[in-house]
Amino acid sequence: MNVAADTKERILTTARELFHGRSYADVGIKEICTLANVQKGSFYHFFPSKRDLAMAVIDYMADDWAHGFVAEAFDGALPPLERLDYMVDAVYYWQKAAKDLEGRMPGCLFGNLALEISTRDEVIRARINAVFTKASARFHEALDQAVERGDMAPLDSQATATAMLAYLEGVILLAKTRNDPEVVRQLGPAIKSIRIELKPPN
Amino acid sequence: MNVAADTKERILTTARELFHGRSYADVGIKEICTLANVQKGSFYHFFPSKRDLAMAVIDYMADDWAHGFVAEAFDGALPPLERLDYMVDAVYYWQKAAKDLEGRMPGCLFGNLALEISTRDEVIRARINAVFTKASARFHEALDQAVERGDMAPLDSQATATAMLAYLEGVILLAKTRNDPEVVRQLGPAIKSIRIELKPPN
DNA sequence: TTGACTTGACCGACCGGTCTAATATAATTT
DNA sequence: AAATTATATTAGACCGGTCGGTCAAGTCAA
Repeated sequence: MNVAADTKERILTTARELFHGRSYADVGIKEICTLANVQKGSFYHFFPSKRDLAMAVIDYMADDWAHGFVAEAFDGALPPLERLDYMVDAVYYWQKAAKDLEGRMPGCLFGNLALEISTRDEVIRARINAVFTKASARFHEALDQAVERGDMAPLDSQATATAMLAYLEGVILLAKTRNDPEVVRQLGPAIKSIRIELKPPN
Repeated sequence: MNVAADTKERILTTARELFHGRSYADVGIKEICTLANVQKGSFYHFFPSKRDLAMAVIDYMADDWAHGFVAEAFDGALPPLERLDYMVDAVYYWQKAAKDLEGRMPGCLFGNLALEISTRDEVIRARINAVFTKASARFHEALDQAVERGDMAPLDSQATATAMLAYLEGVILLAKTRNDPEVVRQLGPAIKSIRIELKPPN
């Protein structure tokens, strides 16, 4: 059981790294197995298919993410608007570290997979969408608190939260295309300037 | 010559559609050839490799794009800030039309390819980056004119232009993940709220 | 006759996935 | 506690299919 759990974990972490660093299609099961020191038979004992592995990796990463720097960034102790900066910083340092290590900016695993797979696999698309929805909720929370504290004028906090997430993903996309994490640093802070006003009551 | 040009064009348009609708890795040369009514030998007469095809598709699309709705959107006759709305609208209608036709939102070909391939192929990455740089220049232009006309307070127009492009890409990414073009309509207009201030002179 | 273009059979490599047999590990019976 | 059974895991050879790409022989216009 201990050994088994370890094998499964090794597959997951290896697959996550490879998918993130390259792409879903570009990484073969054989390669994952080799790097994880696992035989093919073992792999297919734990995962019915590559597709299922992808979903497991998404869940795994989402979990790590939610309990990792996203949890830190959106820590209630921080002033709401500072959480946005914290989030941007976290993205920057993460991408910078990855680039220093591997030479390339991997970008956001969810964004990557979304654009690569979501036209072909409805289930995976929905899965990634759920991750985004959850992330957006954190922004939403922070915005509501900021408004409540009088840090910013009232606005459509839900739409703005989604817009901020979109912006963050867009910045990461552009930074990856330039292979330059500094883009995140330069453009990221402007996330606070995004505003969608409340629909005027009829 | 006429026939040949036609064959090459058929390959390009077919490949562009397929790459855009699915992904680079997911579309095989055989499939492209079948749909384009071309034999494999002919294909390799025009394109040395799949990779070269991808680059040709990028150039082809960038050209179409630049002379198509981007040219319209950034027509100098339009007031600068309205060009942004025009651009957002164009994206919306395009994506909506594609979804109504195929059932899925294809997103932005350049964004898709960037996230899928740019970690693996430096040349293609640079190519897509160039397209983005060019697009960003259009935003830059519009912003400068807007400032000049007094439509908006002075700002770091270059950085803001890049940020706006990032936002647009991010919105498209999110909309694709939700498979819902309406996201573009809802979030798109907020592009005008993005601001990056000028660095204060030392 | 030349050279651009087409045809389609063909190639080795690799893909995701299967299968059978061996081997640990745990549960059950005696 | 030992023996037995059941089950979870590992091992890796193997499979059909598809991939990007090659090639030799042809067609056709200039």
